[in-house]
Amino acid sequence: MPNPPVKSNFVIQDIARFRTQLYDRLIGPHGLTTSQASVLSQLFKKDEQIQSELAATLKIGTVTLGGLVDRLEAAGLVERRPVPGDRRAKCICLTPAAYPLGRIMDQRADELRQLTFVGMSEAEIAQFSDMLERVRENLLVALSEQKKAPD
Amino acid sequence: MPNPPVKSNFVIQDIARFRTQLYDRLIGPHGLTTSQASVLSQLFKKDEQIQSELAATLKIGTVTLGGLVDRLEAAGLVERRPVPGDRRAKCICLTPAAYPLGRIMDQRADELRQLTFVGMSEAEIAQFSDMLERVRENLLVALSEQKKAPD
DNA sequence: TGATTATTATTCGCATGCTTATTATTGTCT
DNA sequence: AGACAATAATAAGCATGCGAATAATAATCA
Repeated sequence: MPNPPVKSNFVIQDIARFRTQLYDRLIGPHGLTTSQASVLSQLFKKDEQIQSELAATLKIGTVTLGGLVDRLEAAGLVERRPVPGDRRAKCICLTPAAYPLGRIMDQRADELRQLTFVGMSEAEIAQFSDMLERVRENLLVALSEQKKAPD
Repeated sequence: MPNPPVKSNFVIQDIARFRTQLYDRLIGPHGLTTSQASVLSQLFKKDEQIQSELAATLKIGTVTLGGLVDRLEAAGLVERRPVPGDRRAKCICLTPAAYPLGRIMDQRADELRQLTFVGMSEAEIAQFSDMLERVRENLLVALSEQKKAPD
């Protein structure tokens, strides 16, 4: 049996969906969704980013990010400011109302982490996380190469 | 440093998105999407399932599956048949037009697997897959417990 | 300078996923 | 039998994601 019969090619998709459902329920009471939290989380790392730059960092399309910013803006958590040198661009900035959410998101993320890794040692988790990072890089490479030569 | 600072809580979501994009491009020319392929894949394992049963197996909502079946039916790959004993239920069956797609989906899935695991040994991949299964189970448990007691 | 190209954001249309509500049927309990 | 609860599928509404097409602005090149 050279290749263990692939049990399911969709395990990762399942996991992502389950984690989104769980995290949505954890932060929903605070008026956020998982995707919105990922945007805020990135802004906490580096505030005041050009919208297209932020989309590139998060690896999502500019259209998708536009919608997320719309909702975050409507919720008063984020602001679209003009950029001095470039009238096309918009700078996305956190508002003071967003500040308290940083800690909450981190706490909830930690709870989700607990649920995710039940029964696994810290060593296993570290190894798993490492492989996740490598897989992520592999896929980014594959996507960028596919863009160059659509085959 | 008790907990290695969580680099990103969204790696898995990223990976799932990237894999969906890649697989969509691999099977798109054959008129399928990743989610539609997951339905067909399950039907190849066990044909003729009640719609709600199929949704439960795939761990998606009955509404979502309904939409997927709509499109697969419109593409002529699947049929909704009445169930003898129960006039509410519908049985989902593959049509002959779907048969050739089984091999294609498997081949493309294998290509995606190659891209995903570049630079990793078979032993590492096996270990990684094993941990993915465990994580999936953990999250299923968490979801079912949350339903019982919404906290 | 003036025309062409590139970048930034948005609008439109589609596919997936969720929850909640409806309808039709089935099952259960008195 | 008749009332009530459970189940199967669908409808409606929302959030994310994508790609293609537009409009405004910026950058480049002849």
